Amino acid sequence: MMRTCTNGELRAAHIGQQVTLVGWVSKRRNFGQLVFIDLRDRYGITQIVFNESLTEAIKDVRNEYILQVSGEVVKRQDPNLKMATGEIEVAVKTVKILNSANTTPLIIADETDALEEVRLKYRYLDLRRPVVQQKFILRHQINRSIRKYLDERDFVEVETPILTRSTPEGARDYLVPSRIHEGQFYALPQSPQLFKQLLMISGLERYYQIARCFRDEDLRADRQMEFTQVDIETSFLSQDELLKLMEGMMASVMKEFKGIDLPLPFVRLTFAQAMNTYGSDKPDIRFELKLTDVSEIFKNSEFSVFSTAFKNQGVIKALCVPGLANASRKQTDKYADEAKKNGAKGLVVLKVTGGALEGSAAKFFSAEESKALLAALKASDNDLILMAAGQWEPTCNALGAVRSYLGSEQGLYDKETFAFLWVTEFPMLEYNEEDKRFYARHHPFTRPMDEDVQYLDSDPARVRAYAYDMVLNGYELGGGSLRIYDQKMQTKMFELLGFSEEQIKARFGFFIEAFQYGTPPHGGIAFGLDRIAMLLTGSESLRDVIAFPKNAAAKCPMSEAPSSVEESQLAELHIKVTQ
RNA sequence: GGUCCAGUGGUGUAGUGGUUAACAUGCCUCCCUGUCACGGAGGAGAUCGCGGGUUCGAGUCCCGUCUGGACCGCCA
Repeated sequence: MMRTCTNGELRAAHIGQQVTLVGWVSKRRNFGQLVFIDLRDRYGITQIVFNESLTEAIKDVRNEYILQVSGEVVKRQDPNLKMATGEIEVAVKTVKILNSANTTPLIIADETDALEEVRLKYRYLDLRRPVVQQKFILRHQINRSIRKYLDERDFVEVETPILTRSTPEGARDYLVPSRIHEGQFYALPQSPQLFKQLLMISGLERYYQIARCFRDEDLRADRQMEFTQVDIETSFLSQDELLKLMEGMMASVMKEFKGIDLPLPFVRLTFAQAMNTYGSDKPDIRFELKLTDVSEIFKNSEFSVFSTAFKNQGVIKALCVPGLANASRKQTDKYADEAKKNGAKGLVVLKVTGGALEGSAAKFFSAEESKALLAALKASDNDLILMAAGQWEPTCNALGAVRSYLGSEQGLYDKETFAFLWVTEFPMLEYNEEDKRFYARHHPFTRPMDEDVQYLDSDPARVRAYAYDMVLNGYELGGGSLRIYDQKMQTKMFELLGFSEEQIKARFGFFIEAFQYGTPPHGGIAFGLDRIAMLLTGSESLRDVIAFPKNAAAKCPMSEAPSSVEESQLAELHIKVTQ
């Protein structure tokens, strides 16, 4: 037996017991004839003490050496109440050095001074740090908790292929060349979308999978090329039943890991409400600060930015920030930047002083307009008013971005609050000016709302879908939809998206065919497990909850993947690298 | 593809045109029987990412390049 107990479990009650421990040397404190060592394993740290003759045996022992020690659990002369095992120590009788270690490039402790670059290059050492390990243990537990919830409700986990067929639309595919079929490629799944729908046709009724997905797009702090989804699909459930089932899942996760009883059902906002009120389709509702539509007030304004926007079927939106009139020029410039980055042409900044508006745009406002604006916003002295005008969606988004910037700048929310909600009734389609055609906002299998089917031909942009996102604190945790199960509707949808019959057949032939054999009404959702883990562990970046993540340049900092390969490997794959 | 920020001992930083590049931590040697961020004495360790330029003189200014990060585009 390598050990009789771990480094996290010994307490005063164990005093007098003979134990054997193994672990890494976390810290060594040397007093000549007396040496203390903090011995660390996954479970904690136990102080072990070496006296007199034994100190010689460990004179070469340094940090991160692995020791096996046997001895008696004894009461400490000076207990350390900061440690779980702080009441006791182990008086070592025999010691075996199981392995030595070089000096590590980073300090292996909760507080390390290394930057992320170094931490990721030596991730295996970073993962020795208890705080880092804790995140992965929690991630595993979340995983298990989700599995348990779904298992108890009759879901079946099915593994779908990693080597699949490339289907354009959506993100760029990762392609894998086929050795056997010259010039042909598999694609790594962006999601198991088609397979999970096929499993519904198979009659499985309730499927889930903790599925790895791949998208060949540029990375961000909250976006990896390779990520994990909790992928779910069900048959014979209404949208409301499905949402209840899924919010119940998150509620049980929150209860288990945060001890929080989430109010059920979640808040539900339609896409239009979310955009109009919060300027975002994934609003952070931990704080108020709502947008107000003031289009009517300024429709004939002398301020041409506003009146022109109105004339072009746009909107004029305002955000009133109480008490922020003293914001510096630098601050308000930052807000304007934020607005411009998110689709606004500019940001009108006004201050309320003595019941009147101050700011460069104010001189264009009539007395009635100013009065009506103050009334609409319920603005009072020392408030800051931010306004943007233009097409509805970019204008909402721009002010929404300013709103969320203000949220963190002004500390408008409590970091310990978890505000979940559903955003529903997303538009089915999105018009792309460049390509002069509609794209599916969610995906081409999303079912249009019954009451909007009538507009499919006359006004496709107006059609809403049974599509929904679960949102937490401004992050999209997951999204899904009820799917089309009628073959005619599916064909119509493809036509709307501008696919020719040949294209449909070539891309989705097997899928369309499957629809002809009795497709049940079905729908599902996919959650970003990495993102859930990130938010529940209070991490800043997805990289904190992915064991071996890629960096911003899509490289593995540790293994330095991707790499070039042997000519012979390429030849087998019928591939030639140019330049 | 674009914008912005950062590269200085192992690690994290300071250094804003002028001597031998500073500090903390880590590392090495010695001392120490109650530490737990132990303490004390001493020591080693940096071609300041790389290349070019400006200058009497560059870690510092300029240009290029590489690396890392944040964001935009992109991510149905």
